[in-house]
Amino acid sequence: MPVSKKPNGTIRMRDVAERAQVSRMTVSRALNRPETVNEVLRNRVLEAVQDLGYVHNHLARSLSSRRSNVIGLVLPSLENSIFSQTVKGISDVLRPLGYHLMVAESSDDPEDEERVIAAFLAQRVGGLILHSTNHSANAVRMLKASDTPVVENGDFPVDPVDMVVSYSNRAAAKAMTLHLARLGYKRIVFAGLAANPRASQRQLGFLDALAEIGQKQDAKLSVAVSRGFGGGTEAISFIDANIPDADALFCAGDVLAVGALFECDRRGWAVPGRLAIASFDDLDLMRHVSPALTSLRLPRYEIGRRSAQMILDRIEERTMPVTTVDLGFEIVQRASS
Amino acid sequence: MPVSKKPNGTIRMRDVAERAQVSRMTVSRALNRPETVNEVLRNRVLEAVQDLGYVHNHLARSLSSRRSNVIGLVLPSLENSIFSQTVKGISDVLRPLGYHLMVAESSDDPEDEERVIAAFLAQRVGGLILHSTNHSANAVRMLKASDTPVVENGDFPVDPVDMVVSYSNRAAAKAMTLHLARLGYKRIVFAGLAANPRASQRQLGFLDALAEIGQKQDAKLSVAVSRGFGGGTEAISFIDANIPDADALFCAGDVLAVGALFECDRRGWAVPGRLAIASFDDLDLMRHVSPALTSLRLPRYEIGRRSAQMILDRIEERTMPVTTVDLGFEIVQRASS
DNA sequence: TTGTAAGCGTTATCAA
DNA sequence: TTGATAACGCTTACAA
Repeated sequence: MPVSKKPNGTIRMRDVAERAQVSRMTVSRALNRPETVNEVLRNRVLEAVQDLGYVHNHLARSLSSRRSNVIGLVLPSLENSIFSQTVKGISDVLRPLGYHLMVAESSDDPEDEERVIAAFLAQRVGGLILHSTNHSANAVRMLKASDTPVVENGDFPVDPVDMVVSYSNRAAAKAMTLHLARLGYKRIVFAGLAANPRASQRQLGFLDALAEIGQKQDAKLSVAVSRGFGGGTEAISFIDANIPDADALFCAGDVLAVGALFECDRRGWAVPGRLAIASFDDLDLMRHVSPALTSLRLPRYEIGRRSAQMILDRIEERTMPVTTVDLGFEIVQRASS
Repeated sequence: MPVSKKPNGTIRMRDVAERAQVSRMTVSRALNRPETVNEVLRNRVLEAVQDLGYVHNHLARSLSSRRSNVIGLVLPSLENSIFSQTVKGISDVLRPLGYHLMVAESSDDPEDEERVIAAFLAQRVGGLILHSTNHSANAVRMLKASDTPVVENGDFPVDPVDMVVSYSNRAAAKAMTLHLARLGYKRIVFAGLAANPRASQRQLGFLDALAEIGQKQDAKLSVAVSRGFGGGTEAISFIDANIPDADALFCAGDVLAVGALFECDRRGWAVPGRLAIASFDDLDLMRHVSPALTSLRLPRYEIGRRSAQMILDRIEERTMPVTTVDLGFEIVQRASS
């Protein structure tokens, strides 16, 4: 069968219909719900699609059908590999059902996030997954007005936009702090990123734990540091200068903990002899440094799966789903504590 | 001004037009090219947009105008943070001009990539950036037929689809190998990921260098390892078992090199005393491990910038741009070699 | 500078 | 099971 390519202009459904000698609707049906079309015609259509190299126009389809097979995901940052499991969880649910994932970045800034959300809504995505729980008022208004299914991920918001799938940063941080206390550490220091809403919740959890074990909530036991490995260095310097009797450091961030470990190495501080270290997220790296780092394992993959599932349930009106899911966390005890 | 929200149904441009007492076209113009509309009317329109909470429908806009402000980016994986700089470079160019970036993942598998490309084309994106240079025949056909501007990134393809912005994996690997040779290392081992097209090019560069310094191209000096830190461990085991007299290891992957370094640490091998290590990509981590790792710095950010710029130039028909840009690379010598 | 009319390429709806 | 027709919400092209 000779393949004749149209020299200019895109191939439209109408062209396929002509070639297959059927109506446009038959082509549309053969593409969207093949089982509703007679086999003979269906094959004729599919052949014409091949011959012409036709690419379905989802713009027109979505406009006309008022539904979209694109789901948007807004991540604080693409720098951090902690989200890759979540992305995988989402994709694994979406792909078999013919949906597609598009990712954008908010830089953890509500204004940037608003822009990104606006773009997704303008694109009329079928659903939105936000790995963040504090949004600009405007963003919330747009989301609610749009009637788009939304799942929030990074924590449990006080006032959810719609659905939520997460673990509790506060509860997790509290649990890890209690774990360290149980191991016998007496003077635990908390280090978190400055101006990060999730880090703040983690600090609250840290304070909760101190209260529970009857230790006075000394504000001096918390330090805000910068992003990246350097933040870990800062944490160690802080301890050296201000809390020399500290015997454990709980870093509310994976990279921070590794940075701290490197700095201890440089200073010749034994870990955990001189200082125990625990971290908040169980990156692959945590297992490989030495000593391996004690850390909190979060259900990143499952968060992705459930989020995607809940969005799809809503889109396909299967259920009026539960709106908040707590997926918990797990403490992984290793050599560093 | 009381804000009355439509109880059901989305707000359309027509609703805004009614409220502002102008035609739809005036609304359209006020939104797309504000300078072409009288200030009074423009403000009336913008106010109506606010009051109603109108969100522009880009689906309809793109369908009608036959252009899109969405640019697609296909990455081999989101796990690896090496691409974050590229994403930033692209965003920095796109955002000020009102374009948006959507990211999808190919898993370095041509079939997955084809699916993702098909989805982007169906979505009628304005341009596509592919961080990969080997695509399925079908994908190439679709891309060419679509007339969408395309930039390929990860290497220099033998037969480019369209535009290319990259560095040469082969040249970079050759340069690093020569650098190690110049430092006096006599028996250099190369470790790369199995079944990775970029790793293969890097191996060719390694062999080029051996040839140039008159060393015989011993196939036994190359080893294919698995992804992740474990790959580095495998490389060291390989050396221990097969090339005990090796004095340098060149890892064609950032994480690999760190894994190798950790393994040396475990075995008590001095780096670079017993074995020098060099790596292919200059992640932040490279500076922070000890000893800090010698590595190749690649122009990741600039690759993003140029790619985006070339796409936009093509879209806005500013130029018939150069189609291939070589952005080079840089060797960063540190303590590990 | 503003408005009118005719698409953009698909699908919902209803009829055959 | 298939087809005709009228949207979907916007912009292009042209007229006023």
